[in-house]
Amino acid sequence: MSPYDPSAFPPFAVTVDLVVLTVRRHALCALAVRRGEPPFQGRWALPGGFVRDDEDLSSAAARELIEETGLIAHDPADPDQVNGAHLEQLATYGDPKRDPRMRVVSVAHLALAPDLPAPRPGGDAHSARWAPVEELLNEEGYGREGEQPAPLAFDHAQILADGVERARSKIEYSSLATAFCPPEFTVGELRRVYEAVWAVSLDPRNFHRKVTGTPGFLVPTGGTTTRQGGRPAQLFRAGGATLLNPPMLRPEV
Amino acid sequence: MSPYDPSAFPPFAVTVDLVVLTVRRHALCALAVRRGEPPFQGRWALPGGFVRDDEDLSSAAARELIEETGLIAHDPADPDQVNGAHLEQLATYGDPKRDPRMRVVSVAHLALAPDLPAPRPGGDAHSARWAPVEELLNEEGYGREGEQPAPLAFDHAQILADGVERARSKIEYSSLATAFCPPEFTVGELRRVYEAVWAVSLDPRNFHRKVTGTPGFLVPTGGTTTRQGGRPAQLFRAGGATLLNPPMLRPEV
DNA sequence: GTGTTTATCGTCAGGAAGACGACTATGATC
DNA sequence: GATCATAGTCGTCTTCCTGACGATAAACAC
Repeated sequence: MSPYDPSAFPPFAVTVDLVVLTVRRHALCALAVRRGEPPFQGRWALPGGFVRDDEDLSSAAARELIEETGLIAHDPADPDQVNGAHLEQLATYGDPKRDPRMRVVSVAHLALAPDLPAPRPGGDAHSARWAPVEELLNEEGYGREGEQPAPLAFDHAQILADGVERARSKIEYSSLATAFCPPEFTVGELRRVYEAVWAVSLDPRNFHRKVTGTPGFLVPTGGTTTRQGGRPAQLFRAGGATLLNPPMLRPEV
Repeated sequence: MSPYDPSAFPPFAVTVDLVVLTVRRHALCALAVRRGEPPFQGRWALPGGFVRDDEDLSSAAARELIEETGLIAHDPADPDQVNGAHLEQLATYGDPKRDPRMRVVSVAHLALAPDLPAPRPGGDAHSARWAPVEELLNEEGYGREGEQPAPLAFDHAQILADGVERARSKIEYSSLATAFCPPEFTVGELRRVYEAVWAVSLDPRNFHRKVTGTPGFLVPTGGTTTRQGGRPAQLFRAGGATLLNPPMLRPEV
């Protein structure tokens, strides 16, 4: 087979899909949009869209993220950062039958954002919302009685599950959990991020010792806050360290 | 923009590229093929090819792996396993200018294999070889004098670097290092895999204690061998555990 | 003030890892 | 056959990290 002969390879459409995660009300939530047209009309799906002709994959993902969430600017200095949110490639999904109409390869991206204001629907979505991932994934025991929400369109449940698992494991050995926090945050707020993402509860004292003892993880800003109630807590900013060594340990069970 | 209108999205070619790693003579080596036609004619590149019309991405990668290395069969029971080799998706590369002729998105895959016989060139490659990754990547200080080999074609140096980094980090917390070993191997052979991939030297006594003490990592077969010389060593097979907890620790510096 | 909430410091026991000594069982060499 | 080199295996000791948990501190609500 002669490569690059235009007649020698099949044409593909390439899209980016986004797993946008945030922590709201002590739960890990993902951004979902309602599909306005077939297939899967009326069903929830991950936001996404076609990659443009002259556009890099990460640029397409950043553009979609901005369009869907209302994030305003993209800092060219840090390609993994879109206006405070972390953005990274997740994986690529290319089953020949994943879209019933044509061959579509989707390069999924994972975005981690602080608690954002209400989503701004864009593109072909009739509406958008933050939904707890356990609800979207129908994790065991969620929802009373037999009320099972419709599964996500296409293979988006799989993509979401992969994105959630990536986030859950990556906050173990990197400082990525700070991407869920506002620019300044307390140790307790960071702990609640870990608790929401892992769906566990952590000992506040050991957590405090661990994160403040890991060099480069947190830098104190000098300020304090009582926005969580109780005794005033020191405010921190994310430090320069990206890899935590030794890592945070996810409790068993 | 109306989605899925065939005139509304730009056409892409989709390829798979392979980072095939093995350990030969105490060095981490990658499979490289020489390009038979422009662009980059005569330069070394990663093996790869177009994804076919009805083919999944992982199937395309497995097919290319078989074609390039002469591995014979694909076990459908374990999609991450191609005839003893481990295969997983690595990342997707889609810079609009990464191929000078047209828009090509490449889904790179990472394969880890035991020391294989001489590679079997296939497809459009004039020849193929196992090359130490430090040589292909021109890592610091490799090669005497100023003799710098030509860099890999396209963005393959980046892809290879990403694949090597993935392998280096993944053997820390998974049992993947056994994918570099034959079906039965000794603790010393496994240690030499770690030493080659990380380019470090490890204490044989602590390594022995660690791997034999991690439940599910190794299962003794009962046999022994002296193929490495010295006192006979127990033979092991890879156990069922895939995640190591606690992980192997890569020494600092 | 009393109670509640959250933050922060300290102590202690158990486990894992690095450093390294000691012993064992082969093949190679004299 | 004795000696040596090579690799494998078992133990010990110290240090560090973690989990469990007691105790104190500083705010707010009543």
